[in-house]
Amino acid sequence: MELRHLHAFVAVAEERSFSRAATRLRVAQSAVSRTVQALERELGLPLFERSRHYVELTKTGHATLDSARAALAAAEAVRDAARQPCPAACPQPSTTPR
Amino acid sequence: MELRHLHAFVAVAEERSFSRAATRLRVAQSAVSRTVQALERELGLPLFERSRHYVELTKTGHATLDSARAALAAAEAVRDAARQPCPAACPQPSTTPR
DNA sequence: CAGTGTTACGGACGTCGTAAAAATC
DNA sequence: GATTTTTACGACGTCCGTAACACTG
Repeated sequence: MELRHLHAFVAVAEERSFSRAATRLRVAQSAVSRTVQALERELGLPLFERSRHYVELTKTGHATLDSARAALAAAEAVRDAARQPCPAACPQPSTTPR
Repeated sequence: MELRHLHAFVAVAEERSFSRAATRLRVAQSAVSRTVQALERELGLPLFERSRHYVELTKTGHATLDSARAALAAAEAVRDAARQPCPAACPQPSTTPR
């Protein structure tokens, strides 16, 4: 599983459309389709109910959506945590040149 | 940022060694080195203080480690969430027109 | 000199975008 | 008939492992 998969999944779920999700993600529709397929294949369960003109979350998809958002948020938190040094006192190893 | 980066980062932090982390992750040492480098480059901050024989977390590394673990756990949670349908009541999208 | 991390190189795998096809409304 | 998703294909990029290198203790 990769963050890219989750991004695609959430985008499709929110847009209820592969093409709109692709626009939002700035990639081709086919890329979104393949990425979601890969995630479904990895989970072994379908996440979307596809008809030609409608996309809908399956039961599994609903159950997964919140966790996916949480995981993406957690990844963002990593970025933020790196930017902000420890609030109080953190042992700073003096910059030793290699 | 990718989950692979975080896995490598956490492994090195816990093992305090690139080579041991590589063994745990079942990849070559060079792969771990490059992966951590990529993460540091993306964050724009060093995560480890490297001497030839010792690896130590920088201040930034310390601040980041917990978030990284949390993100990995969140990714695992996605997998679990997919397996378990909604605990109570979940709207089953049999035919919910948009 | 033994052990560790980094860099170079070559190959393999994956992903992308374009384009064509299938199917629904 | 228009729109949307999926699949095929070719090209590009990325990542890996091996191996050589640099350096520390």
